[in-house]
Order: sequence, then structure tokens, then C-alpha cells
Amino acid sequence: MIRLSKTADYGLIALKALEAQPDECALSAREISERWHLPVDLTPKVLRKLARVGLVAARRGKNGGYRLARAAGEITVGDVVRAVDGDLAMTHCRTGAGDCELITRCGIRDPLASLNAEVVALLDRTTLASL
Amino acid sequence: MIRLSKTADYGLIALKALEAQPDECALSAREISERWHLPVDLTPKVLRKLARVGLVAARRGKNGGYRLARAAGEITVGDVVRAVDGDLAMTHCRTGAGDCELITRCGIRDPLASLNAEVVALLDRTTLASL
DNA sequence: AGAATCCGGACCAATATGGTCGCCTTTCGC
DNA sequence: GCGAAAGGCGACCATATTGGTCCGGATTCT
Repeated sequence: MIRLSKTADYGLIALKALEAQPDECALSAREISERWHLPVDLTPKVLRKLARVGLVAARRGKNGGYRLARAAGEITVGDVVRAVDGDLAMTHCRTGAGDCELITRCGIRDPLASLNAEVVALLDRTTLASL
Repeated sequence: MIRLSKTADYGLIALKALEAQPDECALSAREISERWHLPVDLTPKVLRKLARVGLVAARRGKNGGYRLARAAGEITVGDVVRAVDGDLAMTHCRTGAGDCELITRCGIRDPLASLNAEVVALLDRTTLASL
């Protein structure tokens, strides 16, 4: 199946929450998870991943939390999926280190790769703001 | 992650094999799986799913096997994924019977649905022949 | 000092997926 | 008619992926 993982969903929801937040006012992972009914322990985990790649800025300590590190129009669904789920590959043979014996000459590898590229391009031009 | 299942991969490979086959000459699941190194027991399973939705025609008995039931240009990747993996939904909330409490007002449900529609449209206009 | 918060990773649990097996039906060729 | 070669169907198990929990540590504010 071709489906976003729950973590990617959560990431998008969390980012959407941050987008709605007035400037300079960080939201804690706890607040986000409570407001949107996301799993309390999972939310910070997802947000950390988003922080690592610079989509959100984290502030530690009391009154800390997260805020968007870029404008919502500069954050794409592709960015989020990559941050949360790792690389964005539609076929199995393009994830591991080319150990796919059957695919190497299966004839569909390269065509699927370009299909994959189209899907990725689509996700990459869909911004958070447009959601 | 957003990825085709292995069964969908296998389905595409098998169809591609059938496409290369001269007319009226059925290929057995065994032959396909051996030629392309697909799991012997899984291949017929996948092909049956393709047969149920009329993408391939099966012939039983000795010298039986499968052949394409439509021209390769009339079979799309979307068809295959749907046949093999069930409905083509990119988000979790659009699979079950609307039991997704958090998504109902999460704000990203409908926008993601339209993104989903774009992906589906892409898969639906990519034909087997173009692979 | 202490509370709130993020960081990181180890870890377990649930689900989905991939794959196997056995039995039945159909068809062909002898 | 009989047996071999196919497909049809479903139950079943194994494994991989994912979802989710927990704990100790670091940081920042009051």
C-alpha cells in the first residue's frame, strides 16, 4: 500500500498546529498532543525529528517548546515525510544498497523510479501552507 | 513511508512478463516465478487477484496459465495496486469507517485527500505499456 | 533548587506484510 | 477414464515494520 505513516500524519498535524501559533510563542509537545489528541509520548519524538532537519526550532527548559523554523509556505509534505520516515522511495529496490537481485533486470525498476520521482515532486511542491 | 508493497511489485513484474508473451500463449505462474525469481507460492496468489478484477485471464488445467485480459496500454499501475493491495488511500483516516477521532477535525484531512487524489491520478494514468 | 521542557536511545507491543501449505476444481493428453 | 498439470481458495505462520512507552540526562526559566 502507498500510504503515509502515522508519524508523518502526526508530524503534519503538529506543524499545522505550530503554523496557527502566533509568532515567538512556542508550543510544547505536551500542549500539541493534548489539543490534537496525539499520543503524548510520540509527539515529542516526531517533533525532534522535525527539529533535527531544521523544520522547527526547539527551545528547551521551562516555557520551552517548538515553533516553525521556516514559513509554512517553505515547508513541504515531502520535507516532512523525509524527516520522519527517512528517504522517500516508492519501490523496495531503491532503499537498500542495490541488493535486489530480481529487480536489477526486472525491467520495471527504472520506469518505476521515474514514477517515483513524479510522486516525490508532487509531495515536494505541496506546502504546509497549502494544506 | 510511501511505498509500493512487494506484492504490487510482483504484480507489475508478472504483468510485464505477460505483456512480452506472444498472443494466445498462456504463461503459468510457475514459469513466471522461475523466470523472474519471484516467490513460487506467492506468484499465483498475486495473479489470482489480478484475475479477479479482470486484468488477466486465467486458464485452468494442463497447459493453462495467464495472459493479459486487456492491452498493456489499458492497464494502469493504479489498477494493479488496487487489485493487489485493496483500496488506494494515502492516509489512515480514509481507510477504516471514519473511526478516526483525531483526524475528523485535524484540518489536514481534506487537503490530504486531494493530494491523495493527485497521486492516484498519477498512478492511474501510468500504463503498463509505458513502464 | 526545582519544575518544566527538550534530547536521545533502548525497549516492547501491535499490526501489517510476506510467505507457506493443503485441499479442491478444471483441463488436457494418453 | 485416469493422472498430471495447472489455477482457485482459504487458513495459517513468520517476520518486518511501525507505533508507542519509558527512562535517564541536559537545559532553561523562576
